[in-house]
Amino acid sequence: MAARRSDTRERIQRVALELFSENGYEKTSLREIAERLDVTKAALYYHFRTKEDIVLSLIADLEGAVGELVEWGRARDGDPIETRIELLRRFAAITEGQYGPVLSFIQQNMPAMKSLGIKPRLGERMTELFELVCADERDPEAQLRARLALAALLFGANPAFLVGQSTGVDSTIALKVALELASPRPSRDAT
Amino acid sequence: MAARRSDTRERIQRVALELFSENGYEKTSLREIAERLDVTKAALYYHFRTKEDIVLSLIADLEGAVGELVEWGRARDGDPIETRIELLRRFAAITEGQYGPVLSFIQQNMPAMKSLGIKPRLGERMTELFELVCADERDPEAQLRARLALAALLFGANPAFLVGQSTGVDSTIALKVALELASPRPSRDAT
DNA sequence: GTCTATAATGGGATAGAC
DNA sequence: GTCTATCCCATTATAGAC
Repeated sequence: MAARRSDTRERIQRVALELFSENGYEKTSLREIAERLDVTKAALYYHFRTKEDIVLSLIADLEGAVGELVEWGRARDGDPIETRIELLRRFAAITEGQYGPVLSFIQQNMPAMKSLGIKPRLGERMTELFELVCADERDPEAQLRARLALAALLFGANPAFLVGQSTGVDSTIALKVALELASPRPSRDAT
Repeated sequence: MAARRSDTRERIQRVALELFSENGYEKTSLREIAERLDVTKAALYYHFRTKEDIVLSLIADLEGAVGELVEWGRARDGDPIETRIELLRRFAAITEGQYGPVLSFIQQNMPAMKSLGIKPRLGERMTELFELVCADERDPEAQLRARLALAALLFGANPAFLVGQSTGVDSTIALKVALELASPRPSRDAT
């Protein structure tokens, strides 16, 4: 069983995400994280080489989840519209699950993410997902719709998405609107 | 004519917004701003009391523009649907104009905005605008659509809105999709 | 209106004891 | 695995000369 490895590392991750989300990445100091955990800064450095490593460890898991979704979508060989719907469903599950807070955090701390160099990793995966949802759409209008569909799902994870306050968006509704956005509109050029 | 007051203040604002957008608010130091302007830090302090004052001065104008739009929408007494369309048109003009970069900056530096306390100002105005676009919609689904319509317009101002790269969103298309989102769908319950 | 010089603070990170 | 103590550095901001 190799004994159950100290859970301190996971506690650090949990508390760090809390503080990063509350006050932002840059405004959160290692001292604050250590204080909330009732340990010292030096203890953090035993588990993580740098402050950046903490946030990167948080994002790594999300990268994996999105990467798997992209691979699933690529391997799948069925009705393209059914595939698109299922992609959105599964992405909705990601935003609603444990990775929702991570997505919100990333979204609201883009400059920090940029200097951490996560674009070439998670950014490309998101672009791949976006292209999968677009399928072979060439119409730029349809592409914007696809991107908005993903944005709709993020609203579910992060109600304070824009500058305004939360309005308690139900994630079921977010998925419904997302599916409509990504579907060919039935009202025009009727067959 | 009172002579043309030194334009240094405006140059500071312009360069500050550039750097804030490139590297984020927290990562941008007054030293960097001063260096790019080829003046010293102390010179900045002659024109602005604090670093926060610089960004607040940037946002103040935007607040005014959104505030005027909200007042216009409230005073207007015509066809509600026409009003909604015109609200979106005018907000599109704001995102495409000089305030576009400011909106992008705000959006990507939310934690900093939070600690600057701009929520009770610009945040409330955005909420008011959102409610105006919603009109008297009670349906939460229609409310999400209204919010997404505003998000669609922000895509026009900031193509790197999500984690992915720019895809060169045409602002005309953004407005079109926004209008569709905020309009009652014609394909259901056809009259 | 812009400068030099410096104060005051807090950050990330390391060394080495236990 | 966690601690104390410390280093080094960058930052915001101010004082006062020119």
